[in-house]
Amino acid sequence: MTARKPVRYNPSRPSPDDALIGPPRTPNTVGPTITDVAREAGVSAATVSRILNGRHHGDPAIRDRVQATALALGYVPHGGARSLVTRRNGALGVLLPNLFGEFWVEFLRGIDDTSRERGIHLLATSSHADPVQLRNAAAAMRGRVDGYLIVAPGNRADDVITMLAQTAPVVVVGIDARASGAPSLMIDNAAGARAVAEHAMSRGFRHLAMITGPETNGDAIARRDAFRAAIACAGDDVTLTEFVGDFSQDSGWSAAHTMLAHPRRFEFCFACNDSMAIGAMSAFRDAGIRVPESLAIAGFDDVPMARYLTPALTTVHVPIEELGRRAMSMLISSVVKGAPAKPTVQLITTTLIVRGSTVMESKGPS
Amino acid sequence: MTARKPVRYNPSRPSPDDALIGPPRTPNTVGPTITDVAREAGVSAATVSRILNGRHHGDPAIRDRVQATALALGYVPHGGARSLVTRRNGALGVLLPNLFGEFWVEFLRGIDDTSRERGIHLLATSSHADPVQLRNAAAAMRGRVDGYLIVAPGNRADDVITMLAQTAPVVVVGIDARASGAPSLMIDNAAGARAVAEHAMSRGFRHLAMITGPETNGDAIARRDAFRAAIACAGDDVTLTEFVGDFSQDSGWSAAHTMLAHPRRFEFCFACNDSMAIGAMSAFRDAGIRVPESLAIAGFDDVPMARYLTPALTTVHVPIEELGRRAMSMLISSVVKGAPAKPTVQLITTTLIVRGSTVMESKGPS
DNA sequence: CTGGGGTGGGCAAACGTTTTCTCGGGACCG
DNA sequence: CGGTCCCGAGAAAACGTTTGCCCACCCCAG
Repeated sequence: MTARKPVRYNPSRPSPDDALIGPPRTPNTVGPTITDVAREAGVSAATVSRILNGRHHGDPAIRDRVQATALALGYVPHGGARSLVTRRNGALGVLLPNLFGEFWVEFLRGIDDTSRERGIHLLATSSHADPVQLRNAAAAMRGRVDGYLIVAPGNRADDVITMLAQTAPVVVVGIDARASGAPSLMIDNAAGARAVAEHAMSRGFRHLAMITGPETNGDAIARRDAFRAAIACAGDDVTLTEFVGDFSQDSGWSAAHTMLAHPRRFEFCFACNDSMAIGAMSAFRDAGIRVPESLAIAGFDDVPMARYLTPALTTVHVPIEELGRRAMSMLISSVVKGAPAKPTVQLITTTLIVRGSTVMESKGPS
Repeated sequence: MTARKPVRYNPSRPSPDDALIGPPRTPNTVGPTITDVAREAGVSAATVSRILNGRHHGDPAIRDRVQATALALGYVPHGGARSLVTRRNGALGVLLPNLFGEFWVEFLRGIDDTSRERGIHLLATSSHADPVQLRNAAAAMRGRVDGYLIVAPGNRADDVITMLAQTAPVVVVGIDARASGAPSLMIDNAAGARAVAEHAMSRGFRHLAMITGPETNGDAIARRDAFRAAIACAGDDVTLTEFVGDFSQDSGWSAAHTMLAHPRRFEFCFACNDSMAIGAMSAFRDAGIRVPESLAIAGFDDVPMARYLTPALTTVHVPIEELGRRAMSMLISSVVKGAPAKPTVQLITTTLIVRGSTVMESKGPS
């Protein structure tokens, strides 16, 4: 008896031994085939195929009979066989980074809605922080998807994207992938970060802190750099001190504690995403620091939760769901056209939403 | 020219015209085939197949040569062709309800991690509130997945589940599907709700409010009923007033406003999930009501955010990620065994986590 | 009435893979 | 030295679907 090899993580192999589980060779568990329908309806399989795909132009009586038979038998075409001959899968691969926080639900909703409207399946997987994992995940999807939506890849993933983009349509969210030949959607992080900086200045804050995001995340870097640059233009009496985070609530909490131990008394804190802002606010609360009176704080993303915090969070609104929606639309039209889209960069505009965490206010959810 | 039929939503059809998009008949865009590898390595396709699947027991030199060739060519087996002959897809279907709130990120992480560990793909889709949508989504996945994970189906989805469970392994999360022949994982909502009730009593609260969840959600119903029952046992001097919500933050906010307009002065509010609790807390804050001094509030789920709220939210801890993990494990082992698992019900235990929204406290994230 | 054109539908090939069967060769034992 | 057995690898069938090609039939016109 030759037992199956245990599935192991081995990036050097072209990953052929993935994913096939279950008892070998269980005959026909899959349901009726097109041949069954054809026999039952007294026509050929070709006719059934043409009718069910709307390519039939003949006798309406036959059409109705075949459709009725298919319905009665509960026939559903076998996707694998179909994609084998048509060379199209009707599915798209979605490669996400680590799943943490409300941001991703919003984003997933956008892409799921769009793909569902178009009758397209989604093969999704997450946790592809490093290029090797990304390559493996993409390889595993090969032959099952018609295109890839790559979200927030690390900044060393260029060659993987290049390789992928040569074989299938690819849309990248979060970094500029023009060099890899793939169109990109990017949040206008710079504008958002600048808006936060200007807001802070206009309120007269002089000693600013920033909680940065993970080094591997393009959005995090862009926000940090733009904020730095904006502050640098401000004048010598304005200081900026940076604390490292990783986009998680916990890291925001820790960064806030480090911040409190710092000799300088900060007046304003910019967290590079909302999750960290939430963690930091919690730490400030525990330390007895009043927000915004003693320390104002702003985030980035405007997750739904932001307006419900106490105080409500000033943040940069990102149309997260629309971002997903547009990325998916772009990918779909690229697949439909059969050619990769022009490797352009679309910028998703952001808007500063001022709430109670930077100014005193009293009213409900805006 | 016979244009393709536009994709339309038509539940009465066996949904054959789904999901195939793109230019018809683009020849070999998919990459090298097993035949290419075989020719290049000077062996037969059968040998390549055996080697790459670890079923080869012959000459190691051949094995190395074939593996090297496959790697060099970047060969990845065509999933469709493979599943056609093996009758296994290496993919599982995940059917989710509407995607809102942090709960689902946690859950998705659990199932994604588990499936990725096993090298299994995930076909996911959401928004199958009503049985028809559920049936359609499941039908579209047929022939592409080896089993289904159905999460929080509406309470009228029994026959759909029954049908599905006859053709493939199914695991249901959120309702008792024993009658449909599928094993279920359920949160111990009753114990959690009782714990909240007891906590409220022990703090001496007499006038209680509850914000209920959607009628179509099994968890929501179970929490409501258990809370009702626990309060009913309490004695005549304890009152319970119910306000309707739908698990969204907005609905919690609205329910809280209705609550404030109620003549009775409530001392304790139980929101049937954390999202609504967050919305309600925000409304209370806006109304100038101090939590917990004037009104205590508790939620359910213990999403990561809960501990970071101001005040931190007393809630019933649900091991969400583990729930996803266990559901996926159960489904996988059912698929591996090739037989549906025993239609049992596994109860996921819950724990009350007392934080600042019901008692005065001062320390950081617990 | 007959021939031709148009059309409806069947036949068969092809997609890429796994797996059974079969064949050939080498080694070991008698 | 010869026969038998075992092992390794190739040939080929099969999976379920789509689609190009061709045949046959029907209808209409000459």
